[in-house]
Amino acid sequence: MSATISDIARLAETSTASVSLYLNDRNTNRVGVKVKGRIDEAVEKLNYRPHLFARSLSKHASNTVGMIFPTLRPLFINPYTNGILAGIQSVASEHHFNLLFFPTIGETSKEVTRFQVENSMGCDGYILFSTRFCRKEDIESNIKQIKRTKQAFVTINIPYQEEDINQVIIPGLEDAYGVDYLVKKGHKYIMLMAGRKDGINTSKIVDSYKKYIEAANLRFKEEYILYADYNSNKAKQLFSEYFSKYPEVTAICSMSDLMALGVYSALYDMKLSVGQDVSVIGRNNSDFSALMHPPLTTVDLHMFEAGVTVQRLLIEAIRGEAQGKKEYVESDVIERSSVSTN
Amino acid sequence: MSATISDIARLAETSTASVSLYLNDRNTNRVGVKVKGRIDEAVEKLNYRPHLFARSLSKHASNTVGMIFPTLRPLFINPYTNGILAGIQSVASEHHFNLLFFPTIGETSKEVTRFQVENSMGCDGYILFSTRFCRKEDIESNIKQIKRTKQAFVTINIPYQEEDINQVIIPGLEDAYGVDYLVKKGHKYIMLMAGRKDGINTSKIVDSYKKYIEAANLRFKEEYILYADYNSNKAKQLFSEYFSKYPEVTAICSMSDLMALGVYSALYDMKLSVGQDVSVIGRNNSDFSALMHPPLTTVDLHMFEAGVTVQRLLIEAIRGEAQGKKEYVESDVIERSSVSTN
DNA sequence: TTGTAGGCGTTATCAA
DNA sequence: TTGATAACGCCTACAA
Repeated sequence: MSATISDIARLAETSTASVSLYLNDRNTNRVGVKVKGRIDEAVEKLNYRPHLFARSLSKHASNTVGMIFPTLRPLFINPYTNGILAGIQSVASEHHFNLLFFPTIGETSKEVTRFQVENSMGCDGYILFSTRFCRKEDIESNIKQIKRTKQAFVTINIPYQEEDINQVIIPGLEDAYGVDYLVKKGHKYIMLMAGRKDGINTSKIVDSYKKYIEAANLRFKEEYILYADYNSNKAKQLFSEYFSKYPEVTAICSMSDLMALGVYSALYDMKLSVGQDVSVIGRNNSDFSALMHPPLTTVDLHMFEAGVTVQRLLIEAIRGEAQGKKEYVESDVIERSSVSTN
Repeated sequence: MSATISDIARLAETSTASVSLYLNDRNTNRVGVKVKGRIDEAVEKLNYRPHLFARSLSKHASNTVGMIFPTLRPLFINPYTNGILAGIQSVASEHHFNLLFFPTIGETSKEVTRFQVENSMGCDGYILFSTRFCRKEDIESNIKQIKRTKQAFVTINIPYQEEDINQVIIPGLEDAYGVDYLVKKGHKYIMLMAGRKDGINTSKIVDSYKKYIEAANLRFKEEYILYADYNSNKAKQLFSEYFSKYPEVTAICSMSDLMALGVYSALYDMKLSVGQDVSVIGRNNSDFSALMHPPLTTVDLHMFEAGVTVQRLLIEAIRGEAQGKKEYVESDVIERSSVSTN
């Protein structure tokens, strides 16, 4: 068994109170210098480490953020998600917060959320981190569950909700900005490479695609929308197939850089040149996008910044200084050379 | 304040003992049916959630894995690291383990480790996850610190250590397998694109490069080794510069796919064809590597599998069934079309 | 400046 | 079947 504060007190011939006092504030003057010395010795000798959970229990604060992750797949596999996590961890670290990830147990988003919420009492605050796996109908259920706890929480990765919950919103998630960009570059026949047909943001993306097309007095064509499930191979295959059907298309807006890579590959096989013959815009500003040939013009969603914003907002919420607060993280276009003026 | 077990007991007109008993085993026959019913009602009504930390304290087990991460940069930004984390989380989840990440506080690897070890008492076991940021001299210090706690732990991402610690070892991390592959394909002048000159594995990689070169009776040339810090732009620039100096080179082994992408880009600018004029092999089997042009032949380190192995070994260690155990995760070459026979 | 004692929310022992 | 009650390790009045 590891040493406890009483062991230290005994060895240092003092009380647990003094030990606790000193260990929590080395500069306290409520403990004498000689006693301090003896405590130091004892700590060193017994290799004492304060018990995280005992301390949390006693202080009514754990300095821990609970990560509610309604997903069935393992965490940490999605670069987009990881970007946000990096931002969260960065700020959490500055403020001495731990990050606690729970098992993803259950068959549905709802079940996973329930399990995690029920088994996470004791954290100072929670981040409800939705994923592509969530359907629209899941979201409300998840929010309701976490709301019942009456503890501080922030949502990320879901569209604006009317409810008075703290949210970090990334408008670029639900918008095909790239289409607007292509329109402004003079393109008239623009394909959309979307993700999962039933995905959390897909219908809004399609709406915005339509909006941009119609605002420019162009013709909206359902057939120009391809759903490749964020899979680059599928994107390649779908694009090959449909591009030969619709040779009038001069540009394609992809909702991920990886799918854009699939498009590049398809065009390469067709001996067409990206940028010159066909314009392509991606999304995410992935590490590889700058070195593709030609370098990919892409929409940067600023995931890291979003993560930073989430954790900052959560800290406010924990302090009771935020409720129903909505923060927006804007996206922008990184112009490289895969798009030409038409 | 949230409801506690006593609140439940009071409302259900029973004792905390019965509540605890029932809540931890719905099928227990040490609690009467009627009492069970009343407890259910009370739990529902008061929206009770058991306190994670109180439970851990009492049970002498937290079902939590502490992640010791000696790094200065934010976590979750390195795809390689994230692959391992995904494997860890996947197994942890199956076994109902939480993952706890601590702040990365300190100026050096040693300081960060110290902070995390000192402030993490209470976890059932620990994973010491070294990063590129660790120098060789840091590793021993970090191990010593975590060893002092006498708790179960497993190391990942460091070379084999003589000590009787549990380790998951990825030989491919310290080996330039790609060079061997290129040699066998008949190449005689092979460049090595390495990472950081002072990196944890770099010197071993260089040794293995030399070993493969000399085993094939080829001439080892210091100048063929480039250090691009795992940065694709730097790789591009360095390669451009040195390849024109040493035009006899027919193949390059890159220690990451991203750096290989830099090489592709450089060759493209030189109007040379990858695969035909110059062979390239990468490492990591990154998501984008299969769709590069030409598809990149690469060494797959099996990060996810490594993570799975780490967490499995840790669970053994927690049960007291593993000490000084070394597990190996082997790599293999994914053959695509960026390497030709010379 | 130091020490005593009660409480944080659980679980577990033991007697009823 | 039930219910007191003593841990678990720490913090913090409060008293001395």
